[in-house]
Amino acid sequence: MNGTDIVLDKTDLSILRLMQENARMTNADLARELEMAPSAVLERVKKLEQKQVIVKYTTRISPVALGQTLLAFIAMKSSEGMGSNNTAKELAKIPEVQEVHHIAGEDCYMVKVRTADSASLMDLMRNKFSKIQSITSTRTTIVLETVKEEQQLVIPEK
Amino acid sequence: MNGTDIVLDKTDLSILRLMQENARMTNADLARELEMAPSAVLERVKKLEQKQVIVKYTTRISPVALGQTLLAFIAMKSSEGMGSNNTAKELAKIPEVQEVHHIAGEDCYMVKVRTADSASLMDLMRNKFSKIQSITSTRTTIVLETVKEEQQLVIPEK
DNA sequence: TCATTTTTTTGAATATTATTCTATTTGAAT
DNA sequence: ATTCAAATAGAATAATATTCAAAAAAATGA
Repeated sequence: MNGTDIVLDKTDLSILRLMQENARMTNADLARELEMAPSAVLERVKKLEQKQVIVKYTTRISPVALGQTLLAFIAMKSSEGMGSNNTAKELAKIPEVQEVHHIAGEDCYMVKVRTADSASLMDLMRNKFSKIQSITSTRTTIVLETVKEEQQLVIPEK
Repeated sequence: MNGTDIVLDKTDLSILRLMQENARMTNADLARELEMAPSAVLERVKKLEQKQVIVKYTTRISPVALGQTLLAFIAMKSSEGMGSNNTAKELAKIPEVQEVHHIAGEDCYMVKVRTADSASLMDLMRNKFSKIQSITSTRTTIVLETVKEEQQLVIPEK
């Protein structure tokens, strides 16, 4: 057992469940829901933030409303050694790149990219990806329709 | 031009940019940042919610803190006709399934799944995916390390 | 251009919430 | 049982959210 592991009790999990569903829920509402004093709830939320259990409060915006209709997965191979992940770090710097995963199997990385349209994706590949020398090949899969897209975790009861 | 398209001005985009970064930013802080009256900002936020530009306020929770250390992408083929997406809908019902995309190319769906460990993934495949008759094949790619994972959109200045 | 209508913003008032702090309680370890 | 640390409650105050009427700004159409 190392010092970094985190103990979450039933109350913490309830807080996380509620906050995951609605990050703008007021502390007062949280307290009512949990039948606790607002001060006690606030204390717990702050600790969850400090412990980095809560990573971020974010607003999900409709990509369509912003005209970002192209989503693609790109499987990449890289020439870098197994230890390093500089390629990944470079990819991560690109704002249109939403995800970078090092994957098992033939390819090295799975990259998720969102742009306005196919032209913008082409731009991105020509002007950004091509600058990363270690990338040796890419295989792009275009998303035709997204049926579900979230990162809600399954939070246990206890 | 149809009635569903949405016009967002510079102020709306600023609101979205700030809220995307921190969903729990107070309306008062927003107002200060934008140099507007709080009531005017509130009005805009409510409209963005109504127009579904703002989809949801969510809290990103560390998967590791909850012991959810396995992430996988599963490329699936389905026997259903091109028109239907029942397979996708069934997949979307499973809470561990975070994403379901209909993709171009040889495979039919790209599915992103998060579970506690490989045993839980096995469980999921045996007890849930196997129930969906239309799935004819799956190709699972395990994520070894996630370097970046977010769905922050690139919001234009204007 | 001007008048009209609609939308947006402001400012003020009130309701609600956030936050702080101290006292109390709880729970765990001895 | 006693001690200690952590968590909670409760009360007080600071800050924020929310509502609404009036004013301003923007859009519309003659």
